Amino acid sequence: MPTLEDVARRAGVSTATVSKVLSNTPYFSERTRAKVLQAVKEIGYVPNLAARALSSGKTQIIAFVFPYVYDALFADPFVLLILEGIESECHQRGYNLLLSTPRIVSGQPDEHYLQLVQSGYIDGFIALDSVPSASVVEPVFAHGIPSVTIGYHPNTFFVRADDCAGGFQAMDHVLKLGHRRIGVISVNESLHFSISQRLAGLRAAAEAYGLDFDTLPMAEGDFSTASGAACAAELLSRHPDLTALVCLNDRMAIGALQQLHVRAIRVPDQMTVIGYDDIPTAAIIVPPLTTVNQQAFRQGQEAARMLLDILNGRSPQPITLPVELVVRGSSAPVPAPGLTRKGG
Amino acid sequence: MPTLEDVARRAGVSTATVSKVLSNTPYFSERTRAKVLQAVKEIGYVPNLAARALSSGKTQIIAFVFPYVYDALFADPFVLLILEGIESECHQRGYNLLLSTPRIVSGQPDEHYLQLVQSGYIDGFIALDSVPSASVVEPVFAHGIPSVTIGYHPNTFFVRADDCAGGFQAMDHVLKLGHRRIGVISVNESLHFSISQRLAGLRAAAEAYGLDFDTLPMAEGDFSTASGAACAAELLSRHPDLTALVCLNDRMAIGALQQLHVRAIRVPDQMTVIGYDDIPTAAIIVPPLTTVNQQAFRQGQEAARMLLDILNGRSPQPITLPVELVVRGSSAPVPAPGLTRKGG
DNA sequence: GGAAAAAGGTTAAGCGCTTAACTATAGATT
DNA sequence: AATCTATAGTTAAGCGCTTAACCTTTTTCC
Repeated sequence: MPTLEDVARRAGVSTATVSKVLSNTPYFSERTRAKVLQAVKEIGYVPNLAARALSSGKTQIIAFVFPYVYDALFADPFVLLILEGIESECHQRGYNLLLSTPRIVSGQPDEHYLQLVQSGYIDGFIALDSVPSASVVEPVFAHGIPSVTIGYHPNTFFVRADDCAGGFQAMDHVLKLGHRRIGVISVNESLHFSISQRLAGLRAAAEAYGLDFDTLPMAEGDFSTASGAACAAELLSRHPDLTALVCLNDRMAIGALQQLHVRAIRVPDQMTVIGYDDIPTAAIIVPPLTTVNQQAFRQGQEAARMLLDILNGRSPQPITLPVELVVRGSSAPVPAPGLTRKGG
Repeated sequence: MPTLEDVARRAGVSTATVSKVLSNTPYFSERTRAKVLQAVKEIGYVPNLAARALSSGKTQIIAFVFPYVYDALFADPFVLLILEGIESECHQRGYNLLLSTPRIVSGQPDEHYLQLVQSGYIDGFIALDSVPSASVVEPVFAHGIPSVTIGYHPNTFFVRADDCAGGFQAMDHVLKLGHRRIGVISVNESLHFSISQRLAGLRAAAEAYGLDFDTLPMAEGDFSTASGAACAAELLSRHPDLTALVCLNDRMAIGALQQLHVRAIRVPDQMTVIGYDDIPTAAIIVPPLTTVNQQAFRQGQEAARMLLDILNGRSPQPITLPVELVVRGSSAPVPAPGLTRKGG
């Protein structure tokens, strides 16, 4: 591999000149600049990034990290969309993207990750950090390394979706359709910070309609499709008169749909089902799922922008992105009183 | 950040000693080893990876790359599973994982990617490389950098799923169920190398049953759900007597299911539908999709193992992984002759 | 016309680590 | 006793790049 020195020799200048020309420093004649660039082209010189990193202290690598916990985050299309948003931004700005999925051991990210944080290899971190039991951004923050959090663990810079508004919109939609016997498929609040936000939104909407939220039947799943089906089964046997199920993520909503199909309860005629996330599958299943889109791609993109801004010395503002209810085929007005379940 | 020298000073030894102790070189007394490790712990030393990389020529970073083409690979759960497989192996062996998605400009991966390849930043590449129009592994291979290809672009080391066997199994299953009026939803062979393999498998199975493959109705989509629906519509209007649709990926199969739902054609009673890939959605839709599982996680895992073996001086063998037909609810024996579509 | 400022470039000192080459001592071998 | 070898460490030369400090020539300005 040719080095800076080879280029310098060929162009008949010093290595400093080559280095500065390549990084576009002013005060060089057109002639010199051309000579250098010519030499670079001729010998096919490409800078050695490790050397550049050691010397300049900047690696041009940022990391996207999320803890390896619960029902594999990897299985979550939501994460993929965020990743895509980050990638698109990095690609545009010439940054490289490293992926790390620290395992959590005794409440701490694993050793290898902690080393990575301090290794100087990473200019900045974007962390998907909403699992209350452990923070992956905390060690980064503690070492003063630039970081942006997507989620609710404390950080100066963050990107969040407005989960409270999302919860509100979902519940409001259901109430507007006339439903009052509403089951909620939630997740234990200890699993994800956003859950309490979404629940707060549901509650606010219910109260706006004079409905006591605490009287609504609720079951707790774990985000997975299977748990959604189980929760639906549980709610339906305890409360056969429900006309709507509000689920705090799409995969559980899809599980609920399965369970309803098994029980031959038609959606949306006999039961309205609402999801949350708007994963790609939501649009292509039958019936297509009414859900809350939280702009995952945009979350990733904004987080990357924010981080790169920080790296370039700016001081961006944290962002809370709006969400949007996407009404599809799984929600409908409450069935007419005459329409009983069996007869439907 | 503390450096090797700080550790050396504190432990009262030379930097060489510290370096060698940390990399577990023999010929050091227990006493020295302990002193060094003690000092490391006391001052919280973590090696600077850029320096290590520059000096040793090894960065401990491998890259997973795939071209940014057609119906966003990012949207493909298959890719995600591969990524997960790679990550799990990297994590175990202490490697870091970089993600790169080169854009293809005039038949070549973009400049930034080509620089990355030659930058010395990446110890080895795993490429998802099956798009005939451009190879992302070719420049890597050309520069003599260790690489493993998942797919069909030429490489000394590769991991492949047995697409031909997969095609065979899918078609064989349909034929065994008694179907003979079979529509094929394919993709233009110029979009992906695996397509011709799968088609060859279909053909072989058809011929084993004495069926002329070329007489079967076929439509070409582009892997997307929407295109699957369009292809199904086209095939059904041209050939209303079809009893089975074999689709060369799951998303198109799901599109076909949608279209059948719209036309009130019941699956599997009136129509058998087969997919390919076994993406997570395949298992949770109604009806659950019969499809070919190609072990995406394992492909990623084996590719990573292979690459790390190469980096450690071994010479692994290329692998073609077996595939497995997963029979679910979307396939059934050909309807009895009396059972017409309308009456079904 | 002379001083200051700008333009165009070079020298050389690192960045923090690895490793080849070397020194020195203790025990084993002949 | 002399030689060899294994053990236990040190010295110092890079790896390829950036950049502060410095030098020289040209331009600008009063």
